[in-house]
Amino acid sequence: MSHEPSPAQPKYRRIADELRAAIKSGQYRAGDRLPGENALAADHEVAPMTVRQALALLRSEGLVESRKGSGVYVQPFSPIRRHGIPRLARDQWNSGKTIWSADDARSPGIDQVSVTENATAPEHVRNVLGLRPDEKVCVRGRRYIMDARPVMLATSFLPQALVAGSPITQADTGPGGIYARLSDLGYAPAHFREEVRSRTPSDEEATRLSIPADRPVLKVVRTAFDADGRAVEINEMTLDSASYILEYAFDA
Amino acid sequence: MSHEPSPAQPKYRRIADELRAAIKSGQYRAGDRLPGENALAADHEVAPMTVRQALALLRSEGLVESRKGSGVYVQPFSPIRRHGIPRLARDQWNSGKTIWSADDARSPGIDQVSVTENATAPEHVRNVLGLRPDEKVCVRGRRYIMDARPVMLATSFLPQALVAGSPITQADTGPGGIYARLSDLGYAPAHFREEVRSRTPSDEEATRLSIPADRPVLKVVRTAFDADGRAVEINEMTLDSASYILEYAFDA
DNA sequence: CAGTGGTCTAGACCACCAA
DNA sequence: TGGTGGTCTAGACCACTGC
Repeated sequence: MSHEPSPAQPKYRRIADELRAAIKSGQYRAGDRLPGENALAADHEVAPMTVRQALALLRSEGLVESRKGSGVYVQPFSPIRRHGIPRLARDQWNSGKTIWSADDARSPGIDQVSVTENATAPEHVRNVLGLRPDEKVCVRGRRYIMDARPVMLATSFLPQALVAGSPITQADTGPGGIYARLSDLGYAPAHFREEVRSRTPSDEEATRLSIPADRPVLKVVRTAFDADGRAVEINEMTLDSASYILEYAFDA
Repeated sequence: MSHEPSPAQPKYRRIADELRAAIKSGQYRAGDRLPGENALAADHEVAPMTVRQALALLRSEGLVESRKGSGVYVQPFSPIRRHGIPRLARDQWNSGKTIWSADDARSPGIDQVSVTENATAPEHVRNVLGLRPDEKVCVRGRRYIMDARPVMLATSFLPQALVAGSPITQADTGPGGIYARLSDLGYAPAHFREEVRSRTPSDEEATRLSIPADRPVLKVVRTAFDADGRAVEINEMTLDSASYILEYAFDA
């Protein structure tokens, strides 16, 4: 407020900038509670709605989290590094010198496991798996938890004919997971494709990930192919964008 | 309004849902103008602010775009498919059966090219490139345009000592671009690492990409290593999330 | 010039949380 | 029970667009 350099800047942006700077400078730390909306409105001499616009901006950035009836709290940012290509993950080129610091040692917990056999596949899944409209799929859903916070949703689709009667239709697929069981069945994944995009979450995704509707998520769809080039699994993942960094490494 | 099935749903969400459904059903097509705020407020019998909340939601989803003084328009969604691993891009596993349809034939135009020699590198860039604090970098910035819309910003950092006097310091680097010139200099990129995250844009990014402040962007940082494992280039890219799908393919 | 979206005011009621 | 954030009202002025 010292010299009013930019009269074109809206008030809610100024307030957001000020709070953002205060958070980044360490004045508010992860878990701290920000001043209430009324306090901020009084301090900045604006209407409550204007403060709310500023807080909505910070919320969509993933910097803060609102708890109804309690307050607005600074969100921790310690992203998980997810390696798209595990084989190359820890080689000579990957010696800690990365752009964003991120933890990749911790392994997340799993939650909300569901298995549905003989389900009807969405059309785009059917197309990629190369199934006829009447061919069914086995759907496996689960949620990943890190530090008591949900960070990823995942749904796998597998051709029902491929996996019927195998441990893949059980809640616990055993050591090595789905890919190990596909190998047992003679459909060992040999090639992967991952498609990545970013968008705002659906209502269901926002609820299950406990994030606001305007916080972006990363959508990662992994397709596994066996040695014959047959698509054997599609895994649709929804990642909290504030919790993940994806890493891919490859040769020229 | 026929049977009021969900009294828990806020009005602005209902309005957003209704408009979203109308767009997806084809009632409004790409480029069409939605009814004005006043008209929507009158139709739904709510205050103008409530309609604005709904429109803000659709805007952050990338579904619509506001033009001040003109109206709210439906945004086209025809994403560009960006292959992280060009060598594997068109092989047997990649025969059109992908989750999201996306164009990858068109090549974007380039805009706002800038070259700065002997620049001071940000600390995180210096760390990855393995430079001392006094070692300078060459910074190359540019903007990519597709269908008359900016879709990506890119900034490359190269060690100044490596590229001084080479065509890399020119606006036009010649056929094959930066990587071909690095090869000429004896630092042919042999290995790449890409780190991907999603976040809301900075003010500058939002301005240069002509997107609202709450529309997410994909941040891709590519590091190129030569055969000796030396980091020779860092390319920080900012992608409009409504315009891009990233694809990575790799073997098990 | 009329209409549009962007910003802002000054209140209100509610559900929820913590004390 | 008092304070919090979530939602909502009914206006206002402004800058900008398109006619």
